[in-house]
Amino acid sequence: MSVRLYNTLTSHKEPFEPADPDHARIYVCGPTVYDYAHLGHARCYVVYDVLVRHLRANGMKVTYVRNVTDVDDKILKRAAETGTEPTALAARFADAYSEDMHRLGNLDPDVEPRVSTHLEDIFALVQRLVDGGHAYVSDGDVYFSVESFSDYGKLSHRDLTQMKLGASERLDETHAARKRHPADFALWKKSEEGAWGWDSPWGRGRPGWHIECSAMSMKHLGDTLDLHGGGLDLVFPHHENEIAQSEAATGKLFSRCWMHNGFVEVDKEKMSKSLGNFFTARDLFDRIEPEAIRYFMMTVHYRAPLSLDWTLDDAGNVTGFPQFEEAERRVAYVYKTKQRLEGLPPNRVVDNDVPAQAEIAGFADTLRESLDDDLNMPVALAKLAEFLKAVNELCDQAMRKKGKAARSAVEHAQRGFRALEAELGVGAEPADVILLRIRDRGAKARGLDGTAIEQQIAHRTEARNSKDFAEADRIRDELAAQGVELLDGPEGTGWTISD
RNA sequence: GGCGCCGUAGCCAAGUGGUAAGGCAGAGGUUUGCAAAACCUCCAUACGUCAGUUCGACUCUGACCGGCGCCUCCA
Repeated sequence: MSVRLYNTLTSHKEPFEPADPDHARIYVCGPTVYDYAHLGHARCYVVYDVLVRHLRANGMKVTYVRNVTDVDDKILKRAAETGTEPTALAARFADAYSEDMHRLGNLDPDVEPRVSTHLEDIFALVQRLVDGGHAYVSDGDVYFSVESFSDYGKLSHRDLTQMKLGASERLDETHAARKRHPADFALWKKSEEGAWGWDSPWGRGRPGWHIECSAMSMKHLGDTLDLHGGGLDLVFPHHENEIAQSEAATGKLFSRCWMHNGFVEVDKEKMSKSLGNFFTARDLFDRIEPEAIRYFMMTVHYRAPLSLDWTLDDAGNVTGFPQFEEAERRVAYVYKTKQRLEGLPPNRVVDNDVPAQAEIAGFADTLRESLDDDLNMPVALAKLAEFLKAVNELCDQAMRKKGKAARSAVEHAQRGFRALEAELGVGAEPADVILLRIRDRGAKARGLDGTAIEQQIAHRTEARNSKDFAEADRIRDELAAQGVELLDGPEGTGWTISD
């Protein structure tokens, strides 16, 4: 296997080569849990989930660590605003986050470390930096000295002297006064007596924003990671600072490869909690099959921006998300195709020497090749479209009068679906379950009653049996007017919701 | 001021120094009692603009236009 990934550190696409060729040690920055995961988080964690799946599907052992930041000033702030206890607030959102990840089809990381259980590791790392002259204590805070680390800026490709400090208009003056250099960042922040905090060698306080990821990643994966990932917004300062503090402490390279995913955008602006222009993943789960959200995240290259559209009614209420609805139809197509393949009658499948179509026989390989090339998921989905079309053609042929399908082609197709699940995490659920769920969610959204629809269908079946096609069509039209599409098949009439 | 990204058909979106994947929408067809689903066919002389390099550029270089991100809240 030769996976090539764009490495932010070198600004080039290059072979992904773990120190141990058979074992990748990967750390991904997880969320700070003070609110529900929004679509930006969803995208990020789907991307790294596909990375991990792809590596594993091709024989590499992966230790995947994704943290949960459950100690942070934003949690403190949100807790104060809502009159909650910070630890309880963080625990609640951590649970919600975990649930959302599962619904998106993301695998659990091998380790999901939390700040609250790694304070000792943080103390040790901060102490090491203080001892090494890379950090200093100032009025109860501890700061990392950026001037003590000559490589500062190597990830984000910026020069301390060229940066416009305060360009984001977010400088905190009380802390600025305690710093030797304006770019120095807090490793430890003093907390007032009685406030949320921990007793440390430097007094009561809580960790700064960046130190937890260095402490937790090195604890679980060693001093040098093979890959560190996260959103593009973490390049500076978060990951830059992680490099500084980690490499200053160990003297070793912190991560061999840095991978960053692009933003989800709304009206050409980044979706973010601070702008308030976000949709949470769970807002969407009520309207759209979660796997469709996963699918949609793969329609654009992971480093490119992904812009989100929705439709509004006259009152300004969100009426739909066309992109997700399209993705849901594609997901349904995946499952319908899989269902047809699984449902081929055994007597239609024969041993012969008819070669399987290239789109079927080669799908697993072509899927792997697409992802090998910097995780090119849009190309993977294009190949999937060709695969599914060919599988449907195979099924069409098999179901024609006296039609047959070659056993080898059927087996290749089955292998293709297994590869799809292993590499992209798509098509893993039982087809009938997910298809019914999509249908019933759609019916519910239109206020339709499934039992009433089934009764109408029964009436229509009677009419059809007595060749009363006028009545049958009247019922079809009546239901169609409500958005119910009838599907006459050899085993009776099913229904679905049309758009 | 610094660093970086983007501009491909009605829409979404890959991609390559040698002549544009895939999806949606649209048109026609096979099939169907009628439909739907599925499948087939068609659908960018064209890749923001203008120069340059080249036998040849959408792909490289430069300028310009338009849009966006980061420069201590962020996935």
